[in-house]
Amino acid sequence: MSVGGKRKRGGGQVNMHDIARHAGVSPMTVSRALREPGSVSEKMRRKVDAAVREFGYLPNRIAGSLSSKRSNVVGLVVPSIRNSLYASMVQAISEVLRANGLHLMIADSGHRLADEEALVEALLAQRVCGLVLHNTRHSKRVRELVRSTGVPVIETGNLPADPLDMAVSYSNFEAARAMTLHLARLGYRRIGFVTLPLRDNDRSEQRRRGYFAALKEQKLPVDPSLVLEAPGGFSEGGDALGRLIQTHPDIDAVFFAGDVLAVGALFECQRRGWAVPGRVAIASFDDLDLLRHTVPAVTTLRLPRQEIGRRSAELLVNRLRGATPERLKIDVGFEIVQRDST
Amino acid sequence: MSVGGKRKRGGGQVNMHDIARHAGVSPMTVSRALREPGSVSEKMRRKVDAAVREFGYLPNRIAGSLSSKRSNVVGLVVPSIRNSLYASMVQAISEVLRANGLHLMIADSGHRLADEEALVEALLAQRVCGLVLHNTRHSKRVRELVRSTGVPVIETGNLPADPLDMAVSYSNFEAARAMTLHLARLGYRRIGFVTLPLRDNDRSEQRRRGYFAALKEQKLPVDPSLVLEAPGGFSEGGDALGRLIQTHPDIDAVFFAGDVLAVGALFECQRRGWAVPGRVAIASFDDLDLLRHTVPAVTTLRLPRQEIGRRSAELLVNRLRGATPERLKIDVGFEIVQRDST
DNA sequence: CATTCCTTTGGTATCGCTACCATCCTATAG
DNA sequence: CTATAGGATGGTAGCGATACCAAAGGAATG
Repeated sequence: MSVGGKRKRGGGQVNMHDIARHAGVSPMTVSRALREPGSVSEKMRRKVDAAVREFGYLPNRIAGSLSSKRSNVVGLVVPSIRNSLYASMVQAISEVLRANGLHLMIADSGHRLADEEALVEALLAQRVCGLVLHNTRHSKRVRELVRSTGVPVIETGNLPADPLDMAVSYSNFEAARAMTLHLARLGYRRIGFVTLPLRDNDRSEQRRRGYFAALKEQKLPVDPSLVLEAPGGFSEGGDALGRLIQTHPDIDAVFFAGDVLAVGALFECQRRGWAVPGRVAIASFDDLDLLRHTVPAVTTLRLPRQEIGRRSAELLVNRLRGATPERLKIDVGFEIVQRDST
Repeated sequence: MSVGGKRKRGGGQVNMHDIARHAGVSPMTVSRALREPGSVSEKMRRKVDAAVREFGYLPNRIAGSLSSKRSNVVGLVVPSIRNSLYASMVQAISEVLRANGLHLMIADSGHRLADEEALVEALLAQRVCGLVLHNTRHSKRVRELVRSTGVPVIETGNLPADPLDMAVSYSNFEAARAMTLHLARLGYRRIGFVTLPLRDNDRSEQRRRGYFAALKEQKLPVDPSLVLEAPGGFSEGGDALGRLIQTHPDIDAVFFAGDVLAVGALFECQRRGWAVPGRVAIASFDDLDLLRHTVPAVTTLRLPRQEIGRRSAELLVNRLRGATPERLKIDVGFEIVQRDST
């Protein structure tokens, strides 16, 4: 009974025109019925819905985006997808976006600035409607691109002095400083510090600066040989602790700039039979869930990763909804969680 | 000196036409120069490159995709972004895709089948060129959509009896069975089992079936009260172990279907002073890096998460390159890692 | 009953790019 | 020197939707 004799089936091939024809309405009505059902009469809506269901029609958002010059995809660049730190932030972002009909395109820069640039470029070529960068140090080209495209951007992971656009984070400097002061106040005098790799990573650098600043404030001797750089990993944490204790037998606390390092160190103590905090106290950065459950539980900094994700996404959504652009720098703060390891 | 008097600047506004005008060539030549530089003369390429650089031009891939009916985005649905298990798979996928000029759109189903459906629909509306689903049980609508759109799909997380298209995984049934047999061979006779939630989760179910199958093979008594269901978490693992030991003081090993549960149980033992494996042996599913470093290190199943990601992405890429569609089911296998906890 | 106004519907012109085919030019062969 | 092939370029017509404006329909008003 169909007109052309050739009846298209199977969502992949049908377009809005076909639906319009079969519903006996214009394509514009179909478009409206799908996007703002309220702007169309009940009768029309029913006809459209019926045709849509009959064909299993899926609107082509690519065409929609091109035509409306609005996309519904947000781009995210993290230093490492694998790192569980980012996972809870990503999850929070994803949730908020989804509740607002947006999608998430995710990319991994491997902690390399040059890769960040390539990825930002690729994401902008996909015409993402917003960008979240877990990094506050960018190449010149990235800054230019962001400026010239005018895409809303959230920087996170650190509080930049001069944000590209909006920033949501805690201060790595203040957090590391606070923990070091905390250790000093607990009476520790020889406090070691194990940093994550410093290359292309403003966050690591800020943490180290915070550590030094606190020592100075407390008039504790600043000894560079108490600072070790280690890639993040359980073994590396254990190794670092081992080396520190060997070279500085009088060390009484070690502050690890990464949670996995700290846990690795704790396990090393368990293996060697060193009492924590009796022989050496251990403090960590970042509140991995694990830290609450180890024996002893590890003193750490709680950073509201989830809140960072949520608020970042919310800011983005507001801006897309028309909020007037304004440079924002939101400090979500942090919290010292004193547990049994110090 | 410019012609129209109005000189466009700033990557966001310039299009291929503008570049063509300023380079003194046709838009087609620009398009070709950018996509297949080899198909264009050196002279043209140079003119185009110069104009592209002058304007900081970024091609609009949305328009490109619409026009060519090819997209360069792959969709991924995982049950929970936060769960670190998926992280290494996602990372591997992301790497392979990127090396092939593809991007990754990621979504979180929260372990809910209905949400998976909505997400698959949304991703297909974005016209992703491929789909990875970390789940092998799907709603009817999902199966229809996949069939009718003809998009290549990888299922993973389990080996489905009848894959939608391609599947890359290990067998949860065989893995759980193997570990249970392993425990039995080590001489354990009262083996408890702690499963993750079974609802909407074929993987959990298969694991439990594998456990029961092994017990039967070994002619060990099958006692349903030795099986507990627990949401994944450190505390939950500890609780489950506590309950099992209380109700079955003669229990000599517990097999946890989730790694976090197992670690939680191990910590609980440390707190209570129960020797592992002296009082009770602990075995885990899934080789979280952590398990190798705890004291004692935990016996577990190594599942090649990264390989799964890599091969999934590779299959997808091959298919997009024109490999003839064929139903595939790739079993990547697993490995029992015997450590000190059993 | 005619006029006005508001709501609902439809037509047309893009959005920025690529497919496809026509054209042109140069190189090689006859 | 002409014929022909083959590679490089350009023109045109979409891809599948939306924006914008025009037209039509219906209710409210004098």
